[in-house]
Amino acid sequence: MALISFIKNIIEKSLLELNFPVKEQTIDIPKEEKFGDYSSNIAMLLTKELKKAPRIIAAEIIEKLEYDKSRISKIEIAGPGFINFFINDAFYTDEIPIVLELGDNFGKSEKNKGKKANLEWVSANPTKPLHAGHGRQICLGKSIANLLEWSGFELTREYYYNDAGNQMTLLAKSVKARYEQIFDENYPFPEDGYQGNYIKDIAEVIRLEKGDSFRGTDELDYFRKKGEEYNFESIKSTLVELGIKHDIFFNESSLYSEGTIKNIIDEFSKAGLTYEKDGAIWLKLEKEQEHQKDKVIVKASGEPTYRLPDMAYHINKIKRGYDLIVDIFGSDHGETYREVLKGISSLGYDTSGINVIIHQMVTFKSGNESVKMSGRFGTFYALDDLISDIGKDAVQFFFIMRSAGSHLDFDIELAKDESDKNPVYYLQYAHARICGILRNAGELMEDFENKKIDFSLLKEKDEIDLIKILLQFPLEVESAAYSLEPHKIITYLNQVAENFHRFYRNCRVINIENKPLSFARLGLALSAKQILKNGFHILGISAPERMEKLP
RNA sequence: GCGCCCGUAGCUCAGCCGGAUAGAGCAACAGCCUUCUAAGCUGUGGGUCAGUGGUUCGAAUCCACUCGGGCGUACCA
Repeated sequence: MALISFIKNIIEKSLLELNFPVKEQTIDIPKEEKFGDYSSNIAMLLTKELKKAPRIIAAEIIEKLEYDKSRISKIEIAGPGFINFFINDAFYTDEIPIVLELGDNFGKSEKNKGKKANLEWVSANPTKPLHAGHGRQICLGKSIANLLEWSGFELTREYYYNDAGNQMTLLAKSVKARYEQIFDENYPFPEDGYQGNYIKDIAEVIRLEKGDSFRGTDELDYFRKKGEEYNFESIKSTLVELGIKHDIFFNESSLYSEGTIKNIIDEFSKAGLTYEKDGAIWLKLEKEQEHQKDKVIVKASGEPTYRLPDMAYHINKIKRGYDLIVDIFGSDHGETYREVLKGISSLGYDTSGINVIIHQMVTFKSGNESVKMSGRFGTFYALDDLISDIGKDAVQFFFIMRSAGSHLDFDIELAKDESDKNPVYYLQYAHARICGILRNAGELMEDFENKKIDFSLLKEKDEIDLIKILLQFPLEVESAAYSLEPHKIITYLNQVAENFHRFYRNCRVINIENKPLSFARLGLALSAKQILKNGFHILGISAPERMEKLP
């Protein structure tokens, strides 16, 4: 952590002394331990300018290095000219009390303290319950929200929804048709109507309330209202089930009622960016290439296209003064966000604070069978069903375990499998195992609380390896938050679990014969528990105290 | 046609703002339970990083082209 900047510093001092140019170097943690704890590539970067072999440059730099020998035990030149630093174990063991003291806050950063961020996601219109495919965006957003908070942002969780327009009218007509069909099964159903069985449920509710009083009437508003309520309640209860609570539900219709949409049309036309063609208003978009087309913002019917309120909404968010605005969309919306950003930047708004995450689609399979997601035939795989099939933790974990940019193959059978095959359990089991140790520590634990613990007793390779991994946690959080990629935390926690399991296997924690060592190891186990717990919290999965042994 | 994303072990995927012998989980094979949960640990096998060319001291990573897959390319949202 602080060591990286320390190493950078002493190298730069040495460069100045040698009259070498000071270049931006990378200090990283080598994959192989024989290359030390930290590594600099500075010598290779200077070869061209200095016209000398990198290993010779490295030797000259090392010659002039001034450093604290109690922290750095060895410096070596390796390979093509890497300068490798080896850190004393004592430096690492000294950090354990800090982990324990910070506890649930270890890993939180103040880097973005005082900055405001807005995350908008889910944003499904209340025309149908959430389906399994929505899960990816929902779970990604949940973890990203946590990452943003851990990196210091003051976060607003926002949901943008639209309860007006064609879709809602179609919903109303669909419900109305199902209602009529209760009395007359030959009543026609709208051609593109919503096919799902939930429509029949809504119709049945209305029949219970109102009997046949709407039969044969032109009433639609009531059907619309009931349909919206039902769907929105369904969506919200699924989100609650997954532990997600939005701070703001931003209603698209407010953009109309407050005149924002009208204003933005005026702004566009004042800026000379619009023209009329075929009765519609078109927006001139900046084109990098010849074939790109202008887009309609107001239809010949006088209604705006979806682009316009989207632009108005983003301008609204910019005006609210966020330092960072994050949107999460599926890849099927990949094109529209580009248009939206182009449109509002052509009005002079600064879009640099807007960060759009586009995630690829999900394919569900059960073993080798693919699972149909299509809503066209009335049966779709609801997110609620997925949750009850495999459990919350598995849902959350599976949806975020891969980077957003790659296709996700969601194997329901694997997610459901309560065995060592299931990657969720590998992590959770490490936590449960530590809890087991603590339960067994008994009276040792009481002494532990009052003792000053000598962590320098931790000398085994498995102990030191574990500490090194644990101490990387804050950096991992920072990096995952910066790139908005929660799967990085999973990759990291896998290393933690792996190192813990090895430590567990080779270093017995509870040993009445050697209390000082037991205390030190208990402290280490507690640190590991804390980091797993903090990591799980970011991911949005639970930290089980015990997991039943398989038969 | 054009745009965006993807192509890495038998499978699912990390790694991608260039770095040392390309990694993990699952699957396969061989070991490890008288001591804190074996949902664990140790070891073995498995690769033309889709292909071709380029840039570089150095390319899975950057650039160009080709091939293959997904998603877009609405006066639907």
